[in-house]
Amino acid sequence: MPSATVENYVKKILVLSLDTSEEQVGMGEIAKGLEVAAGTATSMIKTLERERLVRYKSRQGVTLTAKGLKLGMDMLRRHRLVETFLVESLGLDWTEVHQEAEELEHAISEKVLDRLDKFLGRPEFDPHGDPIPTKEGKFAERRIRNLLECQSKKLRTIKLLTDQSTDFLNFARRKGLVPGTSVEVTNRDLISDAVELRVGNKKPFTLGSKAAKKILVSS
Amino acid sequence: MPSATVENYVKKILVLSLDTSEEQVGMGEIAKGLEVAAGTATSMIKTLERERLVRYKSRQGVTLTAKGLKLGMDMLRRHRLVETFLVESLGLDWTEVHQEAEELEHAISEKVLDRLDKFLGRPEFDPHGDPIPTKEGKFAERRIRNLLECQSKKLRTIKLLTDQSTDFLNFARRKGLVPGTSVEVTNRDLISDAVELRVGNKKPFTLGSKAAKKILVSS
DNA sequence: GGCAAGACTTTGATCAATCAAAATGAAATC
DNA sequence: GATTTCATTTTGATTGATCAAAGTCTTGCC
Repeated sequence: MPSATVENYVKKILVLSLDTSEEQVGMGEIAKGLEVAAGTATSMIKTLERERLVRYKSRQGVTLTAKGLKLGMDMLRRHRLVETFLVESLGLDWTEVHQEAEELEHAISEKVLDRLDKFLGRPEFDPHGDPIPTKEGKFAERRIRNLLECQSKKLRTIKLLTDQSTDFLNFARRKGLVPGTSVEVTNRDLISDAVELRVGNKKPFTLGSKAAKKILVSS
Repeated sequence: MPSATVENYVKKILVLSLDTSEEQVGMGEIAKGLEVAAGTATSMIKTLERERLVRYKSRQGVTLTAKGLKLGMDMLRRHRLVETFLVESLGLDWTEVHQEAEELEHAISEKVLDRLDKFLGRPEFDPHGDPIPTKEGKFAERRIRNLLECQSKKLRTIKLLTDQSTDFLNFARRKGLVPGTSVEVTNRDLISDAVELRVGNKKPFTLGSKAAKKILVSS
């Protein structure tokens, strides 16, 4: 079985490649991401390579193998299910559960994870709105996406706001952006990073990309 | 913070001293209990001594300090609360949760543990009938005890059967020993290790000590 | 092309936890 | 009291994960 350290390296490589949309991940990013010395990362990556979890070209970068991807998705699943449990069942704040899940994800067995999944009603998204991989290591078909990702002009229903700060919630309420409401993206300008949308039949208004990303809608 | 290994040594010393009712625990028991080589235990105990968790007299034995006792009770609390959650909420069988809890108990933070405790309704006993220490490190006043421990002749109510095997449950049902029923211990013979009891106003019958121990009653 | 800067790798050391095997001590047996 | 036996301790080595610092590429700039 992989050690917690190995699991963390693989998970970090996966999220880095997901974030940057690059398969290959640089050694520096890994070291910085895991807060270890550069040399530590280099030597650890060599162990991962011996385990056939990654491919590694010296001074170029690291990519996950199929085996590594499987493990990485499994870790993501563990992490996000645990976060969901902590928020949904135990009532912790979604901003504080990351660190907790970081520890628990290594300690939870496949069996308990399955039961937890069932207990939570097989959720597809975690409290941050990120998709929870299935047991087979695939992301759920994105039925929910953030407003920035919506291109086609159709009506959508607001599902979740991923920023629960008082300021943001007040802003959203003022604009009528509360879960259950229908919205339509009337225009999208990727250069100015803005999204124009209409709530109900009120006058359309424009949202910055940062705010648009925090609003999850079902298509 | 103590490592998982340190936590395991301290917990093992506590349960051994609880089991044997001896404060002092031998090095051999510790090594065997944790399945490590004898020398490993000796050297680890020295580290525990440096941390002021135990007192240690060479070739005599090990006792917990106040600090060690506190940590040990905390581990027991973690372990038993996690077991309770796995059985009560996730529906695992009480025979299979020990190993799971063994891992999780090291990964769970104080905060999450408190929430879990609350979520479970602050239980005082785990699914095996063992008392769950309070946050202050004390066992709950034993309001529930097994039939073997009952000396005074008063009516008691069956609370829990700690053996869930089909055979035992069938036997118990046949005898009317189901939770909620009133029973009275009419005689107790520690030499033959047997307990005579009466259920309702039926004819008294005798139970072996092993079976008596599996039946928990409130006094 | 030459060279400086920054990214990456190598080297040598440390720390925690472990083992096997050798040394030591204490208790039980003769 | 001497001896054997068994528990315990000591010793020396190993493994995984880490660091600091020294060494080596690569890139881009003049």
